[in-house]
Amino acid sequence: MADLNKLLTPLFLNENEIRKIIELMFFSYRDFTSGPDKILEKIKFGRAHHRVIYFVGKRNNLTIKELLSILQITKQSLSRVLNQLVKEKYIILSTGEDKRTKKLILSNKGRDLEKKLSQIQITKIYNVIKNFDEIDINGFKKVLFNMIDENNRKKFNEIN
Amino acid sequence: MADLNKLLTPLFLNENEIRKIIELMFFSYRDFTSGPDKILEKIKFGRAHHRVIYFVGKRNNLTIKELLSILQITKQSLSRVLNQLVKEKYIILSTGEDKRTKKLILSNKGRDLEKKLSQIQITKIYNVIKNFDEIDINGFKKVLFNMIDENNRKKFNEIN
DNA sequence: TAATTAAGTCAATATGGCTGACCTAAATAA
DNA sequence: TTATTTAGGTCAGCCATATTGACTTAATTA
Repeated sequence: MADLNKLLTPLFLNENEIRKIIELMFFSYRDFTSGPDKILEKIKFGRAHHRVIYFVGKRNNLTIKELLSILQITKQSLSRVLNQLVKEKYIILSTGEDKRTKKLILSNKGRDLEKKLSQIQITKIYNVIKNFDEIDINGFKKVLFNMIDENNRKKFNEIN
Repeated sequence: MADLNKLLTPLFLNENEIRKIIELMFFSYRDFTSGPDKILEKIKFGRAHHRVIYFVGKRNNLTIKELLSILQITKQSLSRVLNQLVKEKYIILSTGEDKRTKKLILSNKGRDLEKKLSQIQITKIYNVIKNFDEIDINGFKKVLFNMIDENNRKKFNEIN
């Protein structure tokens, strides 16, 4: 029975191999975020500020509601971070056609910071994937995409 | 010149494609950790407890120093989490041959919790990768591994 | 007109990091 | 053998990021 299982189960589905993936996720995510973190620290911001700036930069005229839906945090959590970004003029608010809503855009200052932060991650990714075949990169993207919960995959597709 | 660049630069190295990877990292890591987080909450533990239990479970007789080197946090940060785990008997301490050191092992209780938490992530990964070819999974692992800082790649190899 | 929605705010709480200062005991180097 | 280094621990204070719950205002929609 054990032998039969060995024949039927590919090596990469073994628990030990899967545990390696758990660790790869932990180490890679930590190192992936460490670069921007250092810059944010200097201006007394945190990773949460980066996320807000990133998605506002990506989707101009994002509303608060849409941002909350992407970040999946409470509005109280977003509030502190967003108020700081608005106060320090990284983000500009305007009223939407629906006057209950607010639209968020990056100022030039915000755009500069966004580029500075994201460039670190872009460069890191670039330097990794430039050495790989398209087939490896596609495998990477496909697997990572499927690690996302199904309802959030839709969100990823919506913003892209 | 622009046309020449287009010819020379593969599509997957475009900034927009790389930004998708940034987002895939964010969404996948968040959803990857959300499962264990829910269980941990019930017993008033956090993600930091999971990490400690995970690596102690992986490497029996780990010392504090080695654990700190894997987690890359300060001993003051580790202290609070580890003391809770020892007090609640998830982890058992013993003295090493070098009597300055301490060795950490999981108790049965700790082993049970470790399995319960990791099983969620193992199952999630299993359900994703079982649908892919080995070539995709290898691409995934290779790219993720290279996202880790070089000195930490050594650590990953040491524990595996 | 009533109900819902988008946004904002106040307060309290938890988790997980950090720095700095200081201590003990054991091992190792001068 | 004494001096230094190493492993581990602890106290105190600080900060960032998240949570829940309760409540408000203004605008839209049923």
